[in-house]
Amino acid sequence: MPETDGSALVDDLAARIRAKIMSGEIPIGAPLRQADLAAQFGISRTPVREALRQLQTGGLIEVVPNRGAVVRVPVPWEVREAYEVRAELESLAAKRAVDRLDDATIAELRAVNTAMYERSVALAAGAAPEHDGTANDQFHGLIYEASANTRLTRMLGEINDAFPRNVSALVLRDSARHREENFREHEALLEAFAAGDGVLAADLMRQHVLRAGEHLAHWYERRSSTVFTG
Amino acid sequence: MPETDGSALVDDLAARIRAKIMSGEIPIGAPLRQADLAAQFGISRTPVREALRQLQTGGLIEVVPNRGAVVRVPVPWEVREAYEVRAELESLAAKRAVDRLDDATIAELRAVNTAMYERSVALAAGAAPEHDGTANDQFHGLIYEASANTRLTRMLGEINDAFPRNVSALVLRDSARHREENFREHEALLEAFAAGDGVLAADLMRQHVLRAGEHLAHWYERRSSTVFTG
DNA sequence: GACCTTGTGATTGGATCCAATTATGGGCCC
DNA sequence: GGGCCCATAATTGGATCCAATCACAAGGTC
Repeated sequence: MPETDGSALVDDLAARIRAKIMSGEIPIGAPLRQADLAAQFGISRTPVREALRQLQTGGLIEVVPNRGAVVRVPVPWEVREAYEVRAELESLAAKRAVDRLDDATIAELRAVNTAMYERSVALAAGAAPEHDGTANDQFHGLIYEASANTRLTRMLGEINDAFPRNVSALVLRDSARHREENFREHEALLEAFAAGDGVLAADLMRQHVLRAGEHLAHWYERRSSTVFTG
Repeated sequence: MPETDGSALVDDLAARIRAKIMSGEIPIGAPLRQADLAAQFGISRTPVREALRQLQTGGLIEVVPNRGAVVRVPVPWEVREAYEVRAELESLAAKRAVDRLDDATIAELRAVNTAMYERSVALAAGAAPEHDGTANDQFHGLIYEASANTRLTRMLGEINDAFPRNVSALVLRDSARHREENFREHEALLEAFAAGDGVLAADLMRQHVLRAGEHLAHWYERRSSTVFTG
């Protein structure tokens, strides 16, 4: 998240590496060698170092002095902690958005939500997984934007970038039930938006995010148990 | 805020530069030349660049490509935005802390608060200003810690580091009234803690932070008007 | 045979070098 | 005399070089 501008190259680089991690192309726990990344992007190690440091401050990777960087392995309780915070922030975003959402944006939110749902149905039928999460992120992102608080938007972006939400795997895991639930919770939220009920929207959003966090934490729990002990 | 470890030198450097900015030694709007900083700390420009980038992602400084970095000039609405977020986060911290605070910590909080108050009285009598804010930060920091949520603690630290709260100036400005108010709000909060009333504590904290944010925003408003137009 | 020691390889961290970009000043033209 | 243009200085950005640190392995000693 290039807050200001900074060097375009380094920020782009950080974004690209982050994307590779988020998508799972660079898996959790994998080492990130500066020389490799530099060669891979056809540049010197200098900007790579700065990009890695940027990712490090975001908490996505871990840098051990003189030892190198690895993609951080999130522990389930960290996910729960983060989502407890995120729930509060998204709740605030929802409350603020209620007073600012126009009908067009609500319609857009509806469209995004149904599109996401329909795609999930197609996915259950065996369609290509193709980086999902974008639809969900888009839905929430529209609300961030509508909240009209740049700091809030920024901090939510930061928390969402905190650990890889290797979404395709998630999607496959709890396809039917979770998707249905997600869709319905979004719909309920939209109704609260349309009704202009800020208190309800804030509460629904809080619960929605907490539930999503629980799902993600479960996923990481499952993952760590299969990888490390099984 | 060295989340993990990273290079000790760069993180220390970032912390030291940040401290200089926070204390007002490097004033708002001042340019930060890499060569100067390097010479000043007796090192090369390389770590300085990384430290500056770290500060940039925190939003404390602004980096214009090929033009250099300047200490960011906060606009009052940014302060309000940030404090609206901070209020929500501190509220959550207070709520969580209620269930976790032991009597010893509550006593410590009380001690810190009264010490801060007494010092403010001495200050009004003409004592040395000496970097204040530490007491207030200590008070809130103890609550962060008691909330036992590392992510929450980290994000609060981040938001508190977002713009210079050149506290000595603030202290001088609204010495009597604001200090009294601050002390009493802390006391009320402590009572809620002692009573184990999480809802009340959360609400008191939210209002307390919002008020503090208003004070800070006012200060920046006043400052910008005197500096830029007067 | 196990443990400690030492040497070597790999990788990061810091310093220096060079290129690219931009502000600034002087000179020229209108 | 004012405005435009070009040259130069200053500063950042990227590349390369060298030192420092750490892991790992081989050899020696008890």
